[in-house]
Amino acid sequence: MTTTTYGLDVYRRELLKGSTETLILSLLVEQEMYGYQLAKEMERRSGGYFHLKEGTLYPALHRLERDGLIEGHWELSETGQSRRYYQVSPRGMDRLDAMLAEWSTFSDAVNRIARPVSVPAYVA
Amino acid sequence: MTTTTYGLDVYRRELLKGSTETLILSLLVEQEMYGYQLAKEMERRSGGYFHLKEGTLYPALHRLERDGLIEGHWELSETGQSRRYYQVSPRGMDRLDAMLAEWSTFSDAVNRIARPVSVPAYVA
DNA sequence: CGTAGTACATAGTAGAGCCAAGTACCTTCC
DNA sequence: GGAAGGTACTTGGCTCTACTATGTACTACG
Repeated sequence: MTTTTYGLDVYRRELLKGSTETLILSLLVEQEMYGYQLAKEMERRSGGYFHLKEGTLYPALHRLERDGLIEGHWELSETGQSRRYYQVSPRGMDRLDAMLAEWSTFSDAVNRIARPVSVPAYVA
Repeated sequence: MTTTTYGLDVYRRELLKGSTETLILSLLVEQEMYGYQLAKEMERRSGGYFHLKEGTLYPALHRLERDGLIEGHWELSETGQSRRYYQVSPRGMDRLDAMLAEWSTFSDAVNRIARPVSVPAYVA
């Protein structure tokens, strides 16, 4: 039915573009993780806001590994499931720093233009 | 040459996806403007950070008008140049509100995960 | 009259997120 | 023991958006 919603879902999707890799790197810096775990963790941390789909998550991990920003290795869980664990490479660290700086600048620039009437919005 | 830069330009481009329309609507809410003027204003306000290319700007305006979020009309400047002025429609207003709310949520969610060591980043 | 600035348009490309479907393993429940 | 559902990863094809590049057209400057 979508009364006013119309394209907001598309909007969110587009917003996510470019941030996914930053988010993944950020989580992997804290601890080595495998894909599925990473998705769950991201969902948990964002209060359910981010729900990475497989078609987004795994290709992103492949890209990051292809570019040498993360390194993966297979491990077999006790249950017998194969999992590919990833960790951030030194190069990935540098890249993450750059991306976070860029995110900061970008975010500030957006707020400078599209300043909502509202306040900081982050409530502890 | 690009030592570490590698894909940061792509990163910025992807970040911009989804925000362009919000930025455009935000500026048009303040005052009626034509495309070229809008691009200049956005560049000025962002301290040169945002530099909308024609291939981004005009298609975006066309989309917004097609979707009924903005309304345009031609005017002839004293110099004899045709300019298409745009203003935000009521529907566009609603949409902008929704987009700003979404941006806020998104921005918070990103910061909650990819929180740099740094501070709020927005200095008055 | 060529160059630069203003002002708009659009065809084509690249890249990212997503849908959908598939593989494969495990546990739980009837 | 077979169905269902959760875990875990893969991939082909689609859509959408930003950008490149090019073109049009008018004005102003030298």
